[in-house]
Amino acid sequence: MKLKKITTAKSGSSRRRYDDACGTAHGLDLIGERWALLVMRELMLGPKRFSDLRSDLPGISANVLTQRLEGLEASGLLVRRRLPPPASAQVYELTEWGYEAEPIVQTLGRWAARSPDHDPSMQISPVSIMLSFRTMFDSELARGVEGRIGFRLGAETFLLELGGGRMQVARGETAGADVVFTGSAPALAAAVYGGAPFDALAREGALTVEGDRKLAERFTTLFPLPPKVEKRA
Amino acid sequence: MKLKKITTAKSGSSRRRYDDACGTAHGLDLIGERWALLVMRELMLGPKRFSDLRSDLPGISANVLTQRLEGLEASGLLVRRRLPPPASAQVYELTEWGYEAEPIVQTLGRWAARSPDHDPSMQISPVSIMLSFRTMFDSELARGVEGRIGFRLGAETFLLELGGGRMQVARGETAGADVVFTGSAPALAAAVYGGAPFDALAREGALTVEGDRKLAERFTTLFPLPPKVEKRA
DNA sequence: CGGCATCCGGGAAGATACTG
DNA sequence: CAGTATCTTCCCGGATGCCG
Repeated sequence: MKLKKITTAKSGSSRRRYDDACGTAHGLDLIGERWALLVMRELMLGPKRFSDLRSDLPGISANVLTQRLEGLEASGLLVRRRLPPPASAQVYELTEWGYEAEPIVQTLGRWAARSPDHDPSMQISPVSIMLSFRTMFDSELARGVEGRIGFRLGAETFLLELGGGRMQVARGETAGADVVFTGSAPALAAAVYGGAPFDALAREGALTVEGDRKLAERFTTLFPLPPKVEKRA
Repeated sequence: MKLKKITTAKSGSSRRRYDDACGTAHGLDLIGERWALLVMRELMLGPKRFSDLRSDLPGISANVLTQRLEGLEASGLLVRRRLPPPASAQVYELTEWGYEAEPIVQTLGRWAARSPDHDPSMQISPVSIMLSFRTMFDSELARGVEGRIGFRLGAETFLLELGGGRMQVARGETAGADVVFTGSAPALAAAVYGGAPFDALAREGALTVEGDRKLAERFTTLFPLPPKVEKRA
């Protein structure tokens, strides 16, 4: 009889931790493993299923995604829930505490935006770009701007509301929006952060703008990037 | 002649990265590796030498510390500098951009303080506890509190200044402080975050308080912890 | 097909020993 | 003191396969 290796033994006991009372170190114990924070990011705007997580996280393997979901669930950061019929699919949803991790995602993203090595021309997920609007929004620049902006990015739709120098972003239908962007998340990023003109993006078939064009133009100016760090030779 | 293994080949080429334009993902490429953020934390209050980093980071191996220092230097987050004689020792110092990562450390620490699994009775470094004061300081609670507080934690000394509802923390001599704490960082944590009475800590030889005792007592009340998340069964 | 479990190869982390 | 060399262990990433 073959002796089965007990690889799963001591699972929760002595996993690689920082033995440190510092809150930051404990935070890393919770969400410091590879992919963990990006899984949280993808769930920040609402629950998702396994396959959607996998396709929105370029390069994660099913193996690792399973482990991260288990770990985050064990830590109380997310729960797995079954959607009511007829959807009847299993989804992963952040707990209240899990949603409270958004400032971490934002602080890290804002800081990293100064990096000289940052390449914004890579793949970006719909949730990422919408979260980046929350992160980079400048309320001073948004004074007097009002309106509802819809986004159709692949299969996902979002609604963004501007008014009184404030902004709200959430999943939602685009019906009734003053302007609707339809296309890919990278193209939207190119328009907002890269200064790409709508016409060029439309010609490539990457992004279309329907509705209040003036509002759309103004919208792209509300998210200033911090100055880059100069690259040493 | 011994053939040297070219272990540094393809060093910068295809290290494990997230191929993602999201700023958060890029931030993880910069400081997401194991130990990286804790190395930054230890340097937040000023330069340190290799051995001090090693002894203040419980459990890091020299091997990994070397790699992290190399990586952080390559990313432009720290520089290695040689102290002028007679000290003439090599130290690692954060760049301006490196120091700007403090909000990340703080946001993560504040968030993790809600964890039901957090064990504050472990080892904590002098820099960690001083940084935690910056993180958890409540300016409302500090209205009307003025004074200079010194800390002698092992070989390191710090000076904290309170006044006008604000607080400053830095390395510095304790001479002229209104009250001076002398002892271990965990004991100081027990007093401020665990509510341990000074008498008990003094009896254990863990912490002594010299000077304005009233100010010392008041000081311990300025850093409220967020409510813990209830632990699921 | 979604949601895993299992096996495998490569590489990063951990521990220890050793060197200038 | 400031690392390097080496060895082991474990995690990550990819592939395959099971099972509802």
